[in-house]
Amino acid sequence: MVQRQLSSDLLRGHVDTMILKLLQSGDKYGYEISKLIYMSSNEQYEIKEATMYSSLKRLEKDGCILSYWGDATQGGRRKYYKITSIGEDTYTQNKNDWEQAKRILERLL
Amino acid sequence: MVQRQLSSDLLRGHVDTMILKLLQSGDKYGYEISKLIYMSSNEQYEIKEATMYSSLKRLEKDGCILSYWGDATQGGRRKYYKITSIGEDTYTQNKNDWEQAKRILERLL
DNA sequence: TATATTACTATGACAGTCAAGGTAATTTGG
DNA sequence: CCAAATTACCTTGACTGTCATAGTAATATA
Repeated sequence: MVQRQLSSDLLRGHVDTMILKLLQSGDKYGYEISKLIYMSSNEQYEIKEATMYSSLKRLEKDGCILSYWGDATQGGRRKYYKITSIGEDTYTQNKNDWEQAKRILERLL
Repeated sequence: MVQRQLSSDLLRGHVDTMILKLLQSGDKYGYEISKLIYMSSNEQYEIKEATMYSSLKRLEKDGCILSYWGDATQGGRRKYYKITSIGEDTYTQNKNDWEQAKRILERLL
């Protein structure tokens, strides 16, 4: 069965959490993150670049991640992101919120 | 255990579907809808009036519901909302979308 | 008669998402 | 070796759902 691409409004507010989750298994750069999300969702959700970068900006501003240019001697093209301890706490919190939201929606829909 | 009130951003986009679901069991007026949602969520989610009425406006504009004033001879204070067949189709569609979103989030979070 | 509650409405702000556009390095194919 | 495709990052402005705030008015209660 071929699934339609999902309206991303239903995933709204969860992008930050997805990224924090991915970064828990090691530092990653932007493009890599978007590819991983696409694959992990079974090709059903493709994060838009603008969405991803604004999420990364937000996470960095809030101290949840920090960034560094990789391989600077080569021209420094990839920017890597690393989760902080604040980011780990935020992830746990967000995950709990999602569990709660899920229970509520299972009642109400 | 006392749950925090949920950040309503996590339920964003689902308000219309909640209302359509409620209207499937009979016509209801606005205030009644908000109380039912509050109770059905185990007092964990309280829809804001402005949110509810803008959802009702949107649903009516899209042909998913229609409205009529009840008890006009009395002064007509309650406005009732009735689901249409378009609304029923929309509900089914939205519910499926939610199931799909849920599966994706269970993978990605 | 004053107050609380029920019920509906309008307006303006905010935040997350995305379309569209841009820059530039590296890899691939002819 | 050069053109085209791919990789990679970034910005801007618009859109939409939500909500704080404010308002109107009828009914019930004290």
